[in-house]
This record gives sequence, C-alpha cells and structure tokens, in this order.
Amino acid sequence: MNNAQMARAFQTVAALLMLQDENPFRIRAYERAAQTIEGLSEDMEMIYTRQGIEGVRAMPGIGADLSAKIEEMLTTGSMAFLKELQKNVPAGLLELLEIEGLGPKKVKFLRQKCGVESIADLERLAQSGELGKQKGWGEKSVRNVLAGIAAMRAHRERMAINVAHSIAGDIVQTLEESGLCGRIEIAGSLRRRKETIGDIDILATSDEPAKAMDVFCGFSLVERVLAKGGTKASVHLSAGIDADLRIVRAEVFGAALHYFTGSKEHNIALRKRGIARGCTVSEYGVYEGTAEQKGRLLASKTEEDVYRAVGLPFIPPELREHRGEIEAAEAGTLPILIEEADVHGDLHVHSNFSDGSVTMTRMAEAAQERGLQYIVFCDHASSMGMVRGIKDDTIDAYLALIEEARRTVPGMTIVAGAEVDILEDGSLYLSDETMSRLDWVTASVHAHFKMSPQEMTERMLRALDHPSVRQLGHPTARLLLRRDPIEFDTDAVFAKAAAQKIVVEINASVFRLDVNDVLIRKAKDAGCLFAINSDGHSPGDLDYRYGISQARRGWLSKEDVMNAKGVREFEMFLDRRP
DNA sequence: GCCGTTTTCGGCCCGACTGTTTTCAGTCG
Repeated sequence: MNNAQMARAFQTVAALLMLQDENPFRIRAYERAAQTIEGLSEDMEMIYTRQGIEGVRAMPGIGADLSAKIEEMLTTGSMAFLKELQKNVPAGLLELLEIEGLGPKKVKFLRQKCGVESIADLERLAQSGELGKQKGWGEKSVRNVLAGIAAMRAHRERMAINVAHSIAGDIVQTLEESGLCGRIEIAGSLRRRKETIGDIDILATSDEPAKAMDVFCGFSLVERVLAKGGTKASVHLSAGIDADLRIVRAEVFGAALHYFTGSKEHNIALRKRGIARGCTVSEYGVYEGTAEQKGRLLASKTEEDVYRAVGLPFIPPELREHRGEIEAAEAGTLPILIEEADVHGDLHVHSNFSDGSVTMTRMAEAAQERGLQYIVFCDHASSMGMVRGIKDDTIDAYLALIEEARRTVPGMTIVAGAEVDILEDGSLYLSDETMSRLDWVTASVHAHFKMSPQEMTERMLRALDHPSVRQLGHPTARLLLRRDPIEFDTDAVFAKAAAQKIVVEINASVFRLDVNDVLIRKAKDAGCLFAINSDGHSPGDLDYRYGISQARRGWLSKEDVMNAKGVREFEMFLDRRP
C-alpha cells in the first residue's frame, strides 16, 4: 500500500467519524496523520522496513494506535477499523460532505430525519419542497444546497496555478483601480505556489471596507456571492473556483498576511509554539497571554515581526507546509532558496525539427533576449506516430541546423541534444551510434504509462544505465489535472540518477510541474542534481516561474540546480562523460 | 487519537459569516 492510498484511508476514517459525532480531536488526529503521510518524501513502507514500527511511531502526530493501523495496512493491505466504519454508512453519504455548506451535523440530520443517503436523494428532497419544511431549513438553505450540488458537479477540479495567478492578478488590479484599498496582496496557496489552486485568497487594507467589498463582489468573473460581511467576502467565479477577500487594518497587515497565507498546518504549529512561549497568535497579531486574556500586543505589522515574536527568522511562504520548516528555522538551517534570476540556461527546449513552432535560430534568439547564456535543443526522438523529429537517418540534418543556429546567434551556447523516448522495455528509441553524436540526451517516458511499479522501475533503471543519458525528463510523466503520475520506486531511481550524475528535470511547464515538490526534496536528499527547464515549444514558453516555485517548495538552493550555473561550469559538466 | 520545561489526564488554534434563530449552532478556512 503506497502513501497516497494510506493517506486516503485515514481521510475516509476521519470523514466517517465526523458523521458519527465523534470527538473532533480524534477526527483531527486522523486528518493530521493523513496529511503527514501525504507529505512524506519517503515511502512509509521503506521507513517501516528499515526502522520497524518504532520508526513510524516517531513521526509527529502518530502514536501507538495510528502506528499500529499503519502497520496493519502495510502488512495486510487494509484496515479493519475502516471496514467496520464503512458497514454503517452508505458510500453516497460521504459525497454529501463535499457539498459546500454541508458539514457533518447537517448530513447526519438529513440521513436520520429524511433518509437521505446520496446526492440524488438530497436533490430530490430539495426540489420536492420537502426539505424546506424541515426544522432549521429555510428557503435560502434549500437554494444553497441546490447551488452547491450544481457547483460540485460542474467544477470538481482544482485550477492550474498560472490560470489562478492571472485571475488573482485581475482581481488585485480591479481593487487597485477602485482607489478604495491601500495594500493588496495575494495570500493562500497561491502565495505558497502550490502546483494547483483550489481557491484564491486576497488580503487588503481599506478605509471604506464596505465599498471595497462591493467592488470585489461586482468583479466581472463573479458568478455568485457566497458570503459578504464587513471584513470578509466569498464569491464563486465563473472560472470554477472560489475567491475570498479579507479586509484588515493596516496595523495588523503582517499578522493577517501570515495567517491567510497558511498553510493551516503551519499556522497551527506556529500557534502551538506561541502557546508554549506564553503568547497567542491570531490574524490580529501576537499577544501576550491566552486568547481570553489578550495581553500586550507583541507583533502585527509585518510577517517578520510575527516570526520574531515567536523566536524565529522569516520563513518563505513556499516552505510553510509544516514539513520541518519551523524546526529548520529554529536551528538556523533554512535553505537559501533559488530565485528566478538564478536561471542562466535551459536544458530542454524544442524546435520545429520536431513539434516546436519555430526554428532553432528563432528559439535561440528568444533565449538570448531572455538573458540566457546557453540552451540545449532536445527535439523529440520518438516512435509515437511523430513524422518529424530525430531519427537515426535524420540526425545529419538535425546537427546541420544546430550548426546554422550557432552561426546565426553568436554569443549563445547551443547544445545538440535530444529528448529520446524510453521504450516499454527500458531501451531507448535511437541507436547508440546516433546518440553518441549528440552532446546531451534527455530520456523521457511518453507512452506505456500503465505497468506494475516493479516493471516501471526496471524500465527506468535500464534507461538510466545507458551511458549517453544525461537527464531524466519529466520523471513521473504526469499531466496536471489530467493524467496521474506513473508509479515506480523513486528511491531506486533517484539513487541511480545521483550515482550516474544524471540530472533530474523539474519540468516548469504548468501542464506538468514534474517532478513535484515532495519528490524534489526526496531526490535532493538522495544527492541528485536538478535542472529547471521550460520544455519550451515556442519563444513564449521560455518561462521558469512555476518551476522555480516548485523547486523552492522542494527546499532547493541554486547550488542544487545545474542550469543555475554559468555557461563555463555547464560546459565542464557537459564534457564529463560518466 | 496525541502528547507532556506545570501535566500520564485533560487539554487540544482562532475567528468570521450565514441562516434561522430570539441567543446560537454549523460551517469554513
């Protein structure tokens, strides 16, 4: 059983316990365990194999009971407690919890008083008018339930980070142009640069909050206003996700920004730290004493102040996932994170020799205009029905075009590479002889995504053993929001990549962002070197922002990243054959 | 269910908004 499956099992237990009115702290314990497991950079099975149940027990929030359940799942593949809970609850009932505005209490009520066991049941009840007759259910509640069902059906998915970023930017601009706000900042998971976004959080100061709320709720993409108060409003956007605006006083902007940036787990950990040090942390600041006492104000103006008040240095938003950042901050071992300006090259771009849209010359010019010192053309070498691309009998023409681009764009270091398919058996699409004429081979999986993890691991290890391979392209082959990652033993593959000095790609395309933050950290721990590549198919694609974001979320410094090194250093790396 | 520089029991983060309510429970983040 893998980490994701185990986390899902605990999440389901938490939801089922909710429906039984269980102790909320017991529920939180299961939720917390799910989150801890999901954020692990190592397979639980590995930890268990190496350190036994004590290793599992040592994790925060995992005690005697939960570690025993983890052991049970690892050894038997299931959890008896979960099965027991599921006996009493129809599967459709859990889905009801996902409807906005419906929590455990209401779902429980609906089941007991109205016999609702699925979304279809609830919809029927609401439309028939029967729901409106129930105690505590007015006309508006019924309308909200129906709208919630519709919204859930229409948009269950999260949104690509670049789309969310662009919409958030439009909201900020609208608020700015209204002249009603002072400071305006994007907060939430967007500020932490999560790979996909569930909702947009905006924080602002304003002397006329009511008017600012009106402007926000009147924003062109607003489909429905979900809530609107004096300091907080929530809307559903036609793009499919919600946006929240919070208005706070300028004096507490730092505390509020910290609070609304999250993550929730990071905030809870910080609050606990506050309590241990005799103070209370909230969105209004850090205060002496408990929440009831609310003593002297210690900090609120800036995030730096907030962290200082609990004895810590500033923690960058991308690290605030409660994955050890507070401990690292305390110990003074937070990494100096890589920045966009550190990128000096791109080790994976395409031209119209395969499926890119422009010539090598044009692409090289665009890279130069962007300030890059070197690029590696990695046109496809693939059997995938692609008429164009590098074949054993077109390599001469390819290399001639590289030469031409070198002549046409002086000052730019242009490297002849290829993105070669890793075939089903782990062999590569091009012949050894052809690959020996290239200076760089990126090996990527582009087909045959479904195979057992064992077979997939063997396939990838075989490819990495090939002496020509210098880079592993988009290692998990996922397409964000569309295709799941392929499954393989990441420990084995990263260990091999580190040993062979094969660069692990962080594909910066917002369609991929592959490998992800958790695996980046794991590969770093395995000793891997990375490249943050655009995988660009046109000049406009030469964008590294979100790849940088994920690298930062994976705790990377510029020293960890090959294309953050200057051209001389890259050329030395290029000359070193394994 | 977890956890311990007051604790092995009794705590567990904190506040805003909604809808239906005569004072607040439920939900959300």
